[in-house]
Amino acid sequence: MTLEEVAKRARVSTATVSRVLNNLEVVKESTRRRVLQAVEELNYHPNLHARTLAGGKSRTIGMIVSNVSNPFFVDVFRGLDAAARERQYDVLVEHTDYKVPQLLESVRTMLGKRVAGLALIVSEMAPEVIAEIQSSELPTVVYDVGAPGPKITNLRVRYETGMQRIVQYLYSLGHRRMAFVGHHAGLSPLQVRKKVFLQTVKQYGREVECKTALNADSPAGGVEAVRELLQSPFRPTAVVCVNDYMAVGVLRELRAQGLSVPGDVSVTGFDNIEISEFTNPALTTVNIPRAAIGQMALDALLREDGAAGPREIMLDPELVLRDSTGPAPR
Amino acid sequence: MTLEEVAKRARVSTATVSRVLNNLEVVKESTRRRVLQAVEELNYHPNLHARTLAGGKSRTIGMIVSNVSNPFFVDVFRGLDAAARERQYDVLVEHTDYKVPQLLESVRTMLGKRVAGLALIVSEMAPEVIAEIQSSELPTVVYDVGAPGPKITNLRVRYETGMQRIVQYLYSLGHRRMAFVGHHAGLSPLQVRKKVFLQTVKQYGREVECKTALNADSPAGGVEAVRELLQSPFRPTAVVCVNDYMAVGVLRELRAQGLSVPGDVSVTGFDNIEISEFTNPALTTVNIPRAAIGQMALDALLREDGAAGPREIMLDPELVLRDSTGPAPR
DNA sequence: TTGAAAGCGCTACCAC
DNA sequence: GTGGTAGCGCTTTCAA
Repeated sequence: MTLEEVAKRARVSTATVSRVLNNLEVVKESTRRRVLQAVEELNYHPNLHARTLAGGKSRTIGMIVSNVSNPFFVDVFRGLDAAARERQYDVLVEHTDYKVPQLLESVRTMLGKRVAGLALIVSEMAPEVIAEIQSSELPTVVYDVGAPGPKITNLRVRYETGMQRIVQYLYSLGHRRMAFVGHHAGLSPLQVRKKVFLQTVKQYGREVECKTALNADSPAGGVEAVRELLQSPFRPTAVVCVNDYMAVGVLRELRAQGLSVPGDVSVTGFDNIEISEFTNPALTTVNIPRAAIGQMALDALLREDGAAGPREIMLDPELVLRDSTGPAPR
Repeated sequence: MTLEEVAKRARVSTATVSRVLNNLEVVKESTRRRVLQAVEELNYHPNLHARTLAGGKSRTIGMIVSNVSNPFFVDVFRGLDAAARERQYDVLVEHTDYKVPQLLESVRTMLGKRVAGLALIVSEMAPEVIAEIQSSELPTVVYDVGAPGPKITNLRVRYETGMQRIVQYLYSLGHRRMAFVGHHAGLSPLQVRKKVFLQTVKQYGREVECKTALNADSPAGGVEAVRELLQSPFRPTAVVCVNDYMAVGVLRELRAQGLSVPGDVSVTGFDNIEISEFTNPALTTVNIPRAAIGQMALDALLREDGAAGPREIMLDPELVLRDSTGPAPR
């Protein structure tokens, strides 16, 4: 089914059919009607590839995330998607499972699809990837990992601030033995998170002891991390998790080990994903405005090139106090 | 950056570049090398739209889901995606938020993108949509809602069986007052679920009372449903939820209302999504093989047309006993 | 083993 | 208002 067949049936030229389909208001109402009828009768659907090719521009935004199973990424996607729809764009998602080769492949696919913009909401990064997007001249927004370039906007959350707030809060509750549960030792943004935790703790001097455990980015990973933690004689009174998704597993395993939260151990998350409010006990965490990030990413991608707005956007996360934290046991 | 520029730089024709890029093994090693070098140097990425247009076939599978925030759908997506990658296909996802107009639009987008196959994992459906996919001749697999057609495979879970198992189990624990928490009263597959519950309960005679409450497909919807339920004098000893995602909110709100689970009230879910294992208490549910569904969907889509395999695939769900159910209080 | 050229289905420019 | 037509970047015969 092609434009030409429609044109034939409506007894007009392909140019006219194209005009009708694109709402170029220079078509006589009667012919317009005839065209639309033909379209209807033939059950015609314009070939979007041909359209993109001929028009030279695509109306899709690419988005690459590390882990579709972590609700954090889904929320950002929804924000981006909603904003994109408003402007008649659609969003193409790929996921990498935190693997650089997959990331590189996804970026190439996006480039091949000639997306109008690319949002990289990932924790992994590599020089090749940066080189690829830089030389592509594609408007890009990078969350968290950071990358330099004229067409690249960096969107970041002041992770240190969030961590600072968490540790300070726990300290004020009397906690002096803390543990950090994270994931993916190999990825620098995630190592940074761990380091930030360690440094923050260090501010409080030698009196605070700590330990870290890393596992997969999932509730199951949280479970494993707790098991690892409790294998040593070290007994933390607070477990600080790199994100809420892992914290869900941490809560579960602490309970399974007979520890009560927050009675024996306090637990904190990060992100403020939907379920963090529904865990038992509800999770104390740090809010990251996920939908807003999606929204801002779109704005950055679609803004006129002339507009020399900020190429670096910083967000300050806020503490969300709930029931998984309490005074340190004595 | 185009094929032609690459061809020029490598001093060959575009045809040859194309051959190299598609691994058509008839190119001399030396020229092949020259071409690849040019590709590299120019940072060339083939235009996938042009490729699809010229080749006449696409290597992407479309998938439409109702609610990306419900992990059930994400799990099916992962299954499909993994299977697709193995065969060098990629997956394009759209979501509808349970709205028929959005579904129709998404289907049209997929048709416009000339996807090689379409997986509809949705709970909403309408005659127009069915007509659209039927007349498109596109290989399609439909989960749950069902649709007739020569190129359409129906994939369904025997919902009645699962519900039967749940109710019977609760009955055997002594429960005689049950409530059903569901969502989207307007969508027939979801009404069916509710009806199945009511009918199943009816099998146990007049001695079992019940009540239903519907709200959004989310934990928050579960919370609201419980509030609605408890506004009446009816006091269920068991709450049967249409899915795990809502059950998370149900667990939360029962607790908030001072009821203990399973002490005062037993709760069941459906789907066996990842977090159902990590709630407190862990959720008794019914397993739906989500990843396998994605896998089967792909197989159905890519199978040779000649292969007259089953056009209807039925899955029998199994009960997963955990800690959110217990004897009815007396 | 390679090149020339005819499309693939559409948009957009130029005429009429 | 409408039609003719030259591409968009690629694949794929057909010849050489």
